[in-house]
Amino acid sequence: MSSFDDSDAFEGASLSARAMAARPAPYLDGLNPAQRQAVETLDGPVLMLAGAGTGKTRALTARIAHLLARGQARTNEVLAVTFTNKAAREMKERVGRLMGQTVEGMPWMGTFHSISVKILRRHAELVGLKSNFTILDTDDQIRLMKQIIAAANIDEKRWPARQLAGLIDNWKNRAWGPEQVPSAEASAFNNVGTELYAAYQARLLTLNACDFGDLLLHVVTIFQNHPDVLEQYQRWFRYILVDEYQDTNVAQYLWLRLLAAKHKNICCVGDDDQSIYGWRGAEVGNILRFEKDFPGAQVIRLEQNYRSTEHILAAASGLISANAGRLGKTLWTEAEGGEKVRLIGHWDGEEEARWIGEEAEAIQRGTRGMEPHSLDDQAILVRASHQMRAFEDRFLTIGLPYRVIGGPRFYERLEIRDAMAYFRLAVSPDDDLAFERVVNTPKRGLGEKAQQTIQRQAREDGVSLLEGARYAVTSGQIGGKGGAQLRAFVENIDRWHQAISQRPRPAFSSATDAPSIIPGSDEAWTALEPDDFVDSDDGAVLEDESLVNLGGYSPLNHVRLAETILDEAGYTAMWQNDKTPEAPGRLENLKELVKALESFDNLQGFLEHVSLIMDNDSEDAEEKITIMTLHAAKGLEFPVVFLPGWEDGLFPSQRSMDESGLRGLEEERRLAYVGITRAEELCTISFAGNRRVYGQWQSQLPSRFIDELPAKHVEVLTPPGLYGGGYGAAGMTAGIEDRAARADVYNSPGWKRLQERSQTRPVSQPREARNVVIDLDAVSAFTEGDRVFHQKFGYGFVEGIEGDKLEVAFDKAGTKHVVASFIVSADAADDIPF
DNA sequence: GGTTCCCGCATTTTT
DNA sequence: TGCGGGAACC
Repeated sequence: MSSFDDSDAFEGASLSARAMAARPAPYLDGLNPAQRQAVETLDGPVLMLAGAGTGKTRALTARIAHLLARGQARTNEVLAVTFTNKAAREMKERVGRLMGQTVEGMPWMGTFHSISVKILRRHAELVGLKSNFTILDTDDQIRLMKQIIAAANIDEKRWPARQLAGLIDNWKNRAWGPEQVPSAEASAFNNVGTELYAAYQARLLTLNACDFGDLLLHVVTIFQNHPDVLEQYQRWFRYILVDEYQDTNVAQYLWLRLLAAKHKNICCVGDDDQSIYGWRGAEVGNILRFEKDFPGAQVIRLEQNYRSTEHILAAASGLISANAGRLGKTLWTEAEGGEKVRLIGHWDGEEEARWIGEEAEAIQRGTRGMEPHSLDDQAILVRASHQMRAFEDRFLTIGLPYRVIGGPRFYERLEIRDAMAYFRLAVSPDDDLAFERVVNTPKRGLGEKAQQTIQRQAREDGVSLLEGARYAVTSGQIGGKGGAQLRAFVENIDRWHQAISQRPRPAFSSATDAPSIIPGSDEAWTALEPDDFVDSDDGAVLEDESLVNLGGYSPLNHVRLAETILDEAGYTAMWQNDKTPEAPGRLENLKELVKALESFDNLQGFLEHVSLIMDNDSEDAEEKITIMTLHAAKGLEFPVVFLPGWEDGLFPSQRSMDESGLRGLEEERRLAYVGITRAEELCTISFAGNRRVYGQWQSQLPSRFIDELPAKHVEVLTPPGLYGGGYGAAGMTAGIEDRAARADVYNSPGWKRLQERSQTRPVSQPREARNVVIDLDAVSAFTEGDRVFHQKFGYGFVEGIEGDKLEVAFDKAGTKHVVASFIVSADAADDIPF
């Protein structure tokens, strides 16, 4: 077992074989003492308090490798939980790399939700569902809520469905069923919140569906009401690991505590200082209470930071120390010196964007006294997404390439959701929500009236909308053009469904395929082993059978079936005929969707794991600066980071403070902490004196967080003209209100603070541009044929050397020219903490 | 049944 | 200021 999957390429096969024998635990190499302790303390509850950039993923994956290598647990006895699919995938990859290729995929490594689905499918009956239940996304949820609200005769204007959805989500996060909502909250939503909640849950059961919150809540309910079932899982999961523990909500906490109660081998990794999801139910309290919840817990602190320079770290630490009720950590680094955190004020938001654009280009050219940094290495992190606009506008004007992370996710887009609804109908024709969504998309002449007829018919007969529609057509209730089109629609669904049903399906993927064991029955249940629990996606594989002969479609695999569905539905044509500018993009997205299907064995598996396609970070050839929110940046790092908009009300956000008071403010501060600690080498904080808010000019005060930055780690860059009588032209043309605003700003404590701070150097003069040194040392470390690693492009071989650049053929990203200093030799790659 | 117009509203986001 | 949703209008 080697920690390098490509070791032969640079180490020599015979050597590595010998080395393996001599070093039984290569995954321990290079760990610092704290990390090592975190890896080797296997039994009992452990809280790994891992500060930003301290290599926690490394410790976590090494811990799993250690568990497996020592034979403490088999791969299926380790439960490893993350929040995002991305994190789960990365963990799988890294454990695989540590253990070598021999390790089979770990069936219980995944998100809270995906693991819950797996458990829930087995015991669905225990909460009144069938095991082939569908999972609703937010959109379906809202549509359902609307129906519920309408049915209750409540004015939807005063009581919007969104709000109800949010409320119910919140309750679910706190693990409250309709009956458990405390009376203090009962007045919510026009005094009928809990009634609507109950109605919603009832409706979900009739639809054989559940929402995201239910996935966890149902599992908790099952565990609480069926000790036999719980006991089985407790036995299986000998070791439990949890990533980002500070983000867990009450439901997740209960879920974990129930599962860990037997073996008590639970290792939670997190950082209370990076808890930024309180607004969606995360309880910092979970991590603060850990030692009480799990008596005898060992707390291990990872405090050596491998990411940022001294100044950046000190500035962040100083800031976060203003928060009360922390577990407390002292981050330190061996990296000395570096640039101080830079602070700059601007006249308005546009100037701020202009300045950052120029600065990014300067840094790219290497005229800022540091080694040049590609735009790929630079990021602008904002509090709220509307702040991105100013940057996009500016960058489009000057032609600075940028990429925006976030925004509407791939699978949330209209066309993707429509297509998914078609697929859902093909897989389960009784999916009423999907039916509703696309019955008249593209237009089939089925308006409100026709749809009501279908609904009424379905209700009367107690059948699905599809069956209701079928009857409405045959009985002549819906005739004419619409009727004919509806008939065709129904027939299409029948045919698609048939095409799918005739194909072999993996075991466990639906009720009809479920094993003969009745989940919940003691006897049968105890007979099951963890291994019997096959993943529906990587379990039974169709292999050669993926091409099947079918009447009407032959041969046909699920990818082609998907294309056929969209074509036959007229959906593709709908966008082809659409002349709006976004139509081509939508067709592109559909193509991408179909392409994403290729990596699945069938449509069912795809629908189950649809969320996987959302991170379709296509490797861009062109280098771009990244713009994203602070929330989205958690877990990432960039050599150069810009943090604009540090103004009171914007950051910290007024709304946060209004709604959650001190708690809200502290969470904002943690967000600021997360922002600063994303930076490796250069961090620039900025604010503007004036900003357009909803079209209105507003004068802004510098953020209180700026005050909290320790002065000796901050360098104030003075904006041009600050001393020399205002902002010149800008001030002259800005109009009376703006001049008044400026006066305000000048008199504000913030500006005074700023002026006091800018004691030493008026940095408006760009610092002396040092010569761009071509780092020949970096180049000379490599020769052609070397196996190397790049943080972004992964592994590759050196193909040539040109100046300070290397031509590298990357395994995945293709051949690229990269600055040598961005490259490490592949054997050093594992020492990079992520 | 489809289009257009107007009003209200406006963080952060994963599953 | 700009977007989305609902209502009114064609």
